[in-house]
Amino acid sequence: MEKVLDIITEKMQQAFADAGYDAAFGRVTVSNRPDLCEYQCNGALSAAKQYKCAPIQIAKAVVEKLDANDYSLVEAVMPGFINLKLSDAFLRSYLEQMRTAPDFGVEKTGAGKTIVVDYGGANVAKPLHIGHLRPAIIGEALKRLYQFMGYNAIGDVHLGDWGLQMGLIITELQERQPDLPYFDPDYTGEYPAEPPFTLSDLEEIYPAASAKKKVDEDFAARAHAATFELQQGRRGYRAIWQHIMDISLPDLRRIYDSLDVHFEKWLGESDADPYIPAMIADLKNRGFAVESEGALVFPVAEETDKKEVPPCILVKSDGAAIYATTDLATMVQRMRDWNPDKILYVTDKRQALHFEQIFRAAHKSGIVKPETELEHLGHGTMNGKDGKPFKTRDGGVLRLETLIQDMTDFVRAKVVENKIVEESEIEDTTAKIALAALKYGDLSNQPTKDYNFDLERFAAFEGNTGPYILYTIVRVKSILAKYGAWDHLPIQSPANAYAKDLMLAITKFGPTLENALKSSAPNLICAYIYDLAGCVNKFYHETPVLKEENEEVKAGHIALLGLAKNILETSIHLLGFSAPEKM
RNA sequence: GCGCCAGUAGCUCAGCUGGAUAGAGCAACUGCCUUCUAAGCAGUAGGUCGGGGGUUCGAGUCCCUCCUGGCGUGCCA
Repeated sequence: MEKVLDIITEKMQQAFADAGYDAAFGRVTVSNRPDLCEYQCNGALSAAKQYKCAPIQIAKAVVEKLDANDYSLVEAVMPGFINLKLSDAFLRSYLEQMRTAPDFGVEKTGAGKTIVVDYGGANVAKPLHIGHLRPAIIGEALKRLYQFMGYNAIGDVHLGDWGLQMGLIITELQERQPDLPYFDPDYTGEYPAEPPFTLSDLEEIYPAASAKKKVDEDFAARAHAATFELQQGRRGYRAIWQHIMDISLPDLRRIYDSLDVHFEKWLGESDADPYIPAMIADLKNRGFAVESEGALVFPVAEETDKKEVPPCILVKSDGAAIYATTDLATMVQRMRDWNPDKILYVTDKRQALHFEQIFRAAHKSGIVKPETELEHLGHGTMNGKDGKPFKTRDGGVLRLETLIQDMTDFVRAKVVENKIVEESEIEDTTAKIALAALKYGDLSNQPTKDYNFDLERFAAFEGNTGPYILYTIVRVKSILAKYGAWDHLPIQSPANAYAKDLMLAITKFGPTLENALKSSAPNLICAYIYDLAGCVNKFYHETPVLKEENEEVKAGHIALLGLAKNILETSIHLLGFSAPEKM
């Protein structure tokens, strides 16, 4: 469906042209003075400069050319604003179209296009920690948004399973259990089916090895060597690697599932490995890759750079691959298998330079064709309540699972206290509210900015929070359930000012999604549903629905609430959470 | 050193390509439950938009400069 703003802008541009002015001045915007009007055009103010006359004269002349029947208000006011209010008939008809069209008439701008969203970044053998929360939440929301807008969106977790952390674990394991067959270079038999460690062993081994690396140079050197040998295909190390994967993946899936984050593809750095040798050879042959300081690098600096841009390192001086290598090779794989129109990376913003480098390398070398857009959405850090990096009481890194548990416990206490939810529903309701609190608390911030995590504030049941949105939906659901069948009821003209405000908000659904997609900004969806929920609550408060005696009027109220509820539920689904039946 | 980002109410943040009185939430204070869930609604109070210049009829928004904080700056990811 055409957007309301586009419809009235076209008419305004025609009016400017009819009045003898450049149509380009006829751009209409949503009013910043809702007390005066719903939409406004400031074009006469800019036009006054060009035509050297008073803006109010231009505004008046343009208003003359507008069809007054299209609006309930059309006026030119000093110093030259044109103020508009939509007519009831227009709104009724527009919302009725939204109600009956698939997906509320939102234009499928991504039809026929493919996008890869790379947003997991989980490392195997390491528990997910709070640093993994933002990419998971933001990436999932953007992926769902792309899907809603018609894209074939492929979410890829892109596991960290090929870097130094694997070498560290292998080396530490060897120190602890040197007699295992994996470490015997001459061993040719089958390796044990059962891994020589458990999940909790792994979770202890990695931090230990990581700490040892910093103080023990010899250990570090052996870890680097092990990483290299793993990548070269040493049998025993590959077998250990497989054990690590077998143990880690189910646990990672479990946590991501609990966040309602789902990946279409569970590929990792290791899956790019087969593409590395040919890619390196090709880049060498064509002169893109050169030797520098013992490493093989891809220079990507440009003359216009205001800062020093170091080259991509493809092969380290110790012979091993590094993240630039696997990221580029992953692009080879993605282009070959999916030929996407865009690849979107959702990672910490501190990796901005890395992505700048590999994007240049990918486009320069043709690994990624010029038409395929590469975007890095660098998200900010989630800090503690005090604005400092999030730490546990003993200074460690907080596990994601613990954070989820803390939020759940906090919410459960409130749910129990309210006594509205039946015993058997408490866990499900609690999980839904906790997820809404966590995700909305995160997504309502601009993704690129740091923010402070405050459990009490996010899970507060008042104000601009996830639970507030859910509560609004639940109250409407309750009315709809009491009314009976409602989804066949047509939208009617606004019954009062609250209804009209609600209807105006509903028309902004599609434009909001387009903006959110264009700017990679799920926070715009949050701001929108907060506004929409406010309109619903005001209408709810001021308009007795079920007590309305006129059945026709009542049906109109119900139809409007039903549409609002559907849009709210669709929106929160895009954000990655859902509403319970009661709360 | 260089580069990027941020500085708006006591706190946490909005503010779309410059436009009419700078907006929310929390905290504070005040009203509204015999009426569809008060996890709600309505209202009061609170800001020289980090400082200083400049462009413009008009600047939180654009340009310059300074101050403060965060981050990045070749072999971790």
